[in-house]
Amino acid sequence: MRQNAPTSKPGPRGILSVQVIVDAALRLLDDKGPDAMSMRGIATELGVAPNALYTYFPDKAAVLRAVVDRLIGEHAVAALAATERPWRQRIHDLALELRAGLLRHPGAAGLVLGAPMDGPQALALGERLLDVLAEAGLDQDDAARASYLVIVYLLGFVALEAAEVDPTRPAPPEDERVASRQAGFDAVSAAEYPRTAASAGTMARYITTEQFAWGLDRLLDGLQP
Amino acid sequence: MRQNAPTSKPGPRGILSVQVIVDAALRLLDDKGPDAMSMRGIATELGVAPNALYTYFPDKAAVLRAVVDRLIGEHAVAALAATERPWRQRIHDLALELRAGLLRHPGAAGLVLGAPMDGPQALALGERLLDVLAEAGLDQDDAARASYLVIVYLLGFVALEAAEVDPTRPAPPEDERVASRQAGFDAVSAAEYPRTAASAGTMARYITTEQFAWGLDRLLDGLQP
DNA sequence: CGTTCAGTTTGTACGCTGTTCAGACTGAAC
DNA sequence: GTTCAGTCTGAACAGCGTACAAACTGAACG
Repeated sequence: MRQNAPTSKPGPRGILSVQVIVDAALRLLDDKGPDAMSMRGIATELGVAPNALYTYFPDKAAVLRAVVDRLIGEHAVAALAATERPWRQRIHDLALELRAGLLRHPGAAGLVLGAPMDGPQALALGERLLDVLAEAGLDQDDAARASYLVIVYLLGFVALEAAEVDPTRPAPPEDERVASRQAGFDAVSAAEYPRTAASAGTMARYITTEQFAWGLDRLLDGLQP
Repeated sequence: MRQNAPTSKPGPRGILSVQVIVDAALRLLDDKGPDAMSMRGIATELGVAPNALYTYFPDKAAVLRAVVDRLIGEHAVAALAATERPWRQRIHDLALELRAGLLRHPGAAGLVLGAPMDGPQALALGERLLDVLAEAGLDQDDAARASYLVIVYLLGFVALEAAEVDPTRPAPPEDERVASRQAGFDAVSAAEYPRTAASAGTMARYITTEQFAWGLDRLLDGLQP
């Protein structure tokens, strides 16, 4: 019986930990983009040999999962506050907050959809959604299904949005991104894709908060009992 | 004026082309997973030096975009047929078909959300969706927004679904994947996440065709004028 | 026919990646 | 004071994306 003190650190130094590794990874992700978030990059960021990380994570994928879960938690708690608002408003707030938070780490959005949502923070977020949907009057089964619907929409939207952003830099403002999309749509052939060309103005704005909210509202309309 | 014949091949051999490169990439993706879809892998698959590919694509990202677009086209055309069914049925069919098609290439789903949907096949799919939604009675603006809503849901759902599948193998049947999820949910603490634990049975089935169709229906309910 | 020359493919090389293995160190516990 | 689990390092492997210069090919032109 050795580890009766569960937090004991028999090793030489407690320099590393799951915490500081995820911290460093997140720092690199924000500063230099997802490509910089390599094992070697994280290690040098921490002044440590690359192998040292393998004491705390079995492989890189595990690190990424941890980063994703941290990210979800970080921005989901921000929306846990106001409990007096009606359920629909609260889902609205949660979704908008989470989208904004994830977009603040442009390189991360792709990661979120690349790993199953099974970390502790993801579970907490799901639990919270179930709370709100139960309050909305949905029965247990429908609430569960609806929560997944909301998550899928949220993550899908953010991922598609982030796919057009250069992950190494702080994400340009919305109107700038819309303008760049507009330019892209101006190039589509009106002969081949008439409806697309006619709706180019709307499509350029797919990546806006307004479109996100519109879709979310249609979705909540569909859930309304 | 040299290239009056636009398809002339002045070079030594027409061994390569955009076509055969995408073909080879897709073959590797299906057979050995997305990690095998490397420049060097594709090159050796074609019996060619790795650099040769850079004559046809500026970098690897461009190859991936081409693969994604090919995939979208491949499985979208399959659903373009039946025009006599009501609009809602047709969107249903299109979405279900596309999901099934994309899941047939387990490694690809992550890629689809990683690149903006701006290839020619993606545009064609969008145009098609606009057709159906216009027929449904939505005005031009709403149709455009609705089409994006459907795309976001479809791709988000498939991506989350594919994130749990080993991409190097042909994707196990649905009930097997559900069972594996069920096992995962059995481990969550009922004390910490009571609602999640209570709904574990439903959540294990998040990745089923049934849940996909349920969400799609809620979404179409919200679009109904 | 011979030459030209754009377009295609190759050899070689650089710097980077994730990961493994054997070993060196550290410090709490006996 | 020794033991020994746990932590970290050095060195190395195989593979990656991609740039550069050179070699080859074959249609077009004189």
